Amino acid sequence: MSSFQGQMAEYPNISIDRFDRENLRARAYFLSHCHKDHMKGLRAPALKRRLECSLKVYLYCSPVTKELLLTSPKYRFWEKRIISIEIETPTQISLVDEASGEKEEIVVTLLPAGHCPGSVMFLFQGDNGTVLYTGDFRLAKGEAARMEFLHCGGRVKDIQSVYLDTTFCDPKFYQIPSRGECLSGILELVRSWITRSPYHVVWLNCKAAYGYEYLFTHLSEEFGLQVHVDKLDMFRNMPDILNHLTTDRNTQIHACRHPKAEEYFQWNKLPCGITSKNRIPLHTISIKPSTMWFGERTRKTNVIVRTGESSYRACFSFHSSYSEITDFLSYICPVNAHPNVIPVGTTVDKVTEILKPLCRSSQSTEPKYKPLGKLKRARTTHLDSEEEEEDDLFDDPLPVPLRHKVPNQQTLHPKVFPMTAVSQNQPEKLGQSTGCIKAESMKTSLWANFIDCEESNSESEEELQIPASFQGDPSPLTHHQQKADAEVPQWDVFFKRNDNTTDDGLENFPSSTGGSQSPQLSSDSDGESTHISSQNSSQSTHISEQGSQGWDSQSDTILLSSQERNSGDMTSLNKGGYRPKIKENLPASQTEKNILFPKNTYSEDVNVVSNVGEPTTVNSGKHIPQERKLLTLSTNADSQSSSDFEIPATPEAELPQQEHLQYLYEKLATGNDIVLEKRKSSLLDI
DNA sequence: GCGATCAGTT
DNA sequence: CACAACTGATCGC
Repeated sequence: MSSFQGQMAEYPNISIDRFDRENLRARAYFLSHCHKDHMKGLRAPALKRRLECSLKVYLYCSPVTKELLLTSPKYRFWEKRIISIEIETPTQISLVDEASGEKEEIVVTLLPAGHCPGSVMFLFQGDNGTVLYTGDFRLAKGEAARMEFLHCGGRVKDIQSVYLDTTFCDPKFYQIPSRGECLSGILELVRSWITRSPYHVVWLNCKAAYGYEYLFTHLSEEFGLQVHVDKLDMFRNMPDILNHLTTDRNTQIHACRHPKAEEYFQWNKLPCGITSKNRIPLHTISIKPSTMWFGERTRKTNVIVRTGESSYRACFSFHSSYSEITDFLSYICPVNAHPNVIPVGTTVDKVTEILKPLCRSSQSTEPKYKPLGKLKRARTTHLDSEEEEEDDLFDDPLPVPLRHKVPNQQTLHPKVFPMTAVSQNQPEKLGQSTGCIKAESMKTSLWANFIDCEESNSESEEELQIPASFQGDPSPLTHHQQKADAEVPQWDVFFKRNDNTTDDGLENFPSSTGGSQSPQLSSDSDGESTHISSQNSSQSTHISEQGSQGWDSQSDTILLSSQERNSGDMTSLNKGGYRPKIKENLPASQTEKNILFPKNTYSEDVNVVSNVGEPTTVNSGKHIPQERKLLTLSTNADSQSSSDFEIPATPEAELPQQEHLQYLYEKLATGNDIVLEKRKSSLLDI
């Protein structure tokens, strides 16, 4: 639960995810995602009054978050005051003090956070340095390395501070099975049940919160059955989700809710009230998504646990595990890291102690071996930085580690272009900090071969998790699939499978051995298939022997372990979640994009948004021509693989053109700052 | 009556 | 053992 108070030290004029108290004075608001604990004060009378008085104050968020927020009548009053910003589109915002007229320029870039639909991280760049507010996030290991806008010239940007989701920032949450492992486990449990008869149904006991949608869509896709939910109007403009949901109770997969749902379930009644179909009673199991976690040395990671005759828990996490957090932070390597979450039972100091060693001042000049994990990064001397001027306390002369995870020909990203188009209304300083590539970093970007070695024994657990049947048979399918997926603005582009296995290895579940109506699933990573019936005490022992942690064990029958299930390592490159497709479900291919909107009017580099009410900057969409609306449906063409062991090509990367190289070399030679940004259509609103 | 806060539940 | 919401009690405007 976020305890972030809304303001960042570097940019106190903006407020993020908090809208009460001090935040009532903010010049601009940002919402990372639509969960209640990040919306405190967002519909309070005090803020409502502020909006009425301060007409230049806007709320910025992803298009999906805007859509979800405005679906609720309670937040409808925001309608004219929300500006949605496309993912990975640097956008300039003027922060104007309405009393004094004082103005501050800031550039924000939204990065996909993988937490729930529409969830993003905010990367701010301005006179006080580059800061990253992560909101809540779930990113697999290595994903930071694949985020283009965290980089510049082939290395990680110089980040002053990170405001970090520390929900599971404790070694006891060392590992949480990947999204793909969890999904596969659930898929197979569901399959083993609903294939028995049309009267076998599952109830997904999900909380009332966004974040389960990718589960629903994958289940729906897999079985050709829509998932029954109470409400779906919030997805009315997101066909990739909507198509997998229904309010028709006549389906075998339910995610409906009711205050007395648990009680209903005891009586074989679904939350929506039905108990039978065609007068034939239904057989129901419940699956409760819950976070399960495992220690550093835990090998077995069971993603499904039977908790009763017809009840299961399935591993599911909205947040990154400890190892994912530390991987992320050590990769970013900011000067400061501030925890956004202080879980109960711990303190700010304790969390800060964990974060500190991963920050810059703790890094030494020399490459060093880490006790765990692999060395993916090169380190070299940091030569200068525009952005490290402000705080004496943090004016750390120590070197900045370099991050070379992308192959070197991609370090000069062909998609980045000089930010000339905005230079006229862009303060020099800002342009520098935003654009990012500077002479010194160019030097390092040309640095040829980066270190990418792996410690021999660490993370071998991951290998061990690969089922024997999969080993030595890496399916080449995945890359093709990804390619294909990337062409179309499909829903699963945002939460997609990305490893090289398929579900095929999971299809042979033993079916019922009789007696219990519940599915009998195989356990045991050694391959000795064990049929588990409920309340098997030896299995409970088995759990403690494994040193597993992370679930309560009213009755702990292990059902599926990730070793077996290693099928899809699903990545949450949700690119800000799902992109809503407004009004029509029109595909926007790359070609269409170019035809419809060949060149951005504002800038091909940074979108300029203003809160001073200039009509051109952004906004409510009513002036935006249909073509542009189409573009908001634009594909996430850069979905990518997320294997923990390979760093795939940067999305949309091409070999640099000679002219670009020439430009860079010239700048390098003259010592001028080189400011690069990705060419991108500016579509700020829907 | 509404909202904020807290404790308890799921 | 967590999360994110919900419920109900209490207090204050």
